[in-house]
Amino acid sequence: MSQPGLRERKKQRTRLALVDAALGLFAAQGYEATTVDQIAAAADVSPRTFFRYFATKEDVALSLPVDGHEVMLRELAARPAGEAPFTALGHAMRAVVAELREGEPTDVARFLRARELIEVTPALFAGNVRRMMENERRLIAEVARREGVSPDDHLPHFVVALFTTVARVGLEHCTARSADDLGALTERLEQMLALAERSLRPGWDRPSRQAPSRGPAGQFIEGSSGQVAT
Amino acid sequence: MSQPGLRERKKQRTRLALVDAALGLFAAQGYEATTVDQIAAAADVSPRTFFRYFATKEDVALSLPVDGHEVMLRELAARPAGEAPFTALGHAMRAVVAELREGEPTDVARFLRARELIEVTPALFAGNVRRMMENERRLIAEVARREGVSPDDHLPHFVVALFTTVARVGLEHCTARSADDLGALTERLEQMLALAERSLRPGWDRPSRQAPSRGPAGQFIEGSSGQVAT
DNA sequence: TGTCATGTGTCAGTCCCTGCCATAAATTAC
DNA sequence: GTAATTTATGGCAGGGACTGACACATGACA
Repeated sequence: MSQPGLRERKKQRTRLALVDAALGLFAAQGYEATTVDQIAAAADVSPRTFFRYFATKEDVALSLPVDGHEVMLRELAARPAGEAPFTALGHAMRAVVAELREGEPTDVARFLRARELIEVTPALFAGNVRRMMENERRLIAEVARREGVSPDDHLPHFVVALFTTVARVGLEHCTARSADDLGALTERLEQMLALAERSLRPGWDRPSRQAPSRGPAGQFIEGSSGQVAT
Repeated sequence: MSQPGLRERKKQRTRLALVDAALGLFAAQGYEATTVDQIAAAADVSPRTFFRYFATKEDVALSLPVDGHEVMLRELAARPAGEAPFTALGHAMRAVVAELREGEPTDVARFLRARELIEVTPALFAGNVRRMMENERRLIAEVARREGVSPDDHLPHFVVALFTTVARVGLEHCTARSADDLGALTERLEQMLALAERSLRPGWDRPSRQAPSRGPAGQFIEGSSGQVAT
């Protein structure tokens, strides 16, 4: 049951204590109004120790979403090889939400509190976007690998950037209405995903073997062959 | 010739001096390795004065792109009313580049130096994205106004977010290859814009008068009427 | 039990950024 | 042209984020 030693469990506990203390203080008095000294005091550790767990004050608030990014990447790698990139990204994201939902309800609550806070605090919002974009590079690499194209190719960049944008807008909208449960969150996400799917041409996210050199004519050719029976 | 008084001109000069000093030092020794004291000394002002011109160290590096955002919004508002949102955004961006190109060559050089720096420095990159997303809200409001829909509507959010994503990816790609002149920059931008246009269904960025309630069937109906002759 | 590795606390210090007050300069009024 | 008013600047003190160095304490392991 307890593979890790006492030492490791203790570390996990103080880490969680710091996150909870921080989230509580941030919610109570705002992000920039609370000092790391306060967080450390609330978690019963020295301020110096705080920085041994989190590099910056931002990190303690963003650690949960960042964990989500890791899961996202892992799930993407687990998608079947034949799946179209955008579809695979969508399913990977659904898997992330599903994994969270299957965890402890206290974890879900913590996650939603963090999301709410990030959405409300500009500094945290920016920090989150930054990490999302660092993750973007890894997602691009994975998509490029799946599609067998160069990581420098435009298409994976475009596909991944578009996907993260859709996800971001979905999350934003979600908090605007209600962030009390994961249900509303997933619903919004599905809505945005559907909107994207509706707006894009079939086969847009795969390299067209017969690249149309240019011109408005010839567009109807794309996606007409090979994609039907995946 | 000189409408503003001596006072105002002096302010503009020290502001520019600060930007140039900062850009020079950042390029020479890196962003986080240079202190605002150094920048202030290089511009012959006190550190305290620096913060009277720029709220943060970030701001001095991001001031030029932020000015661009202002121009972008202005140009968007000047686009003809009938134009489709995504098209209007594209033309507005072209106008921004054009305005820059018509200015002094020294301004262009400064701008490109700032862009290069932002691309290379994660902290600045994140800060820039943050401002872009603050600007997004204003762009959304303008697009919503143009289309006569609520600012809370999904579509303007989606359209603007997608556009800024395309622009961002275009700029990223640009610096990856060459950022020495505006030509390469605009070319990349056009490339990405074209890719987006190719990937999206005609009429995707306008509210469909006959909203399909739901269901996978019925998708083929969209865009089949009215949009051909824009 | 004793040795080793590792997490923690204390301290000093740097840098970013801010409020406050005095001074110097430019603008305006007379 | 001088006086009064506005406004930019500099200096100073201080708070908060973060870091390196050292000493101490606590789990891990033989």
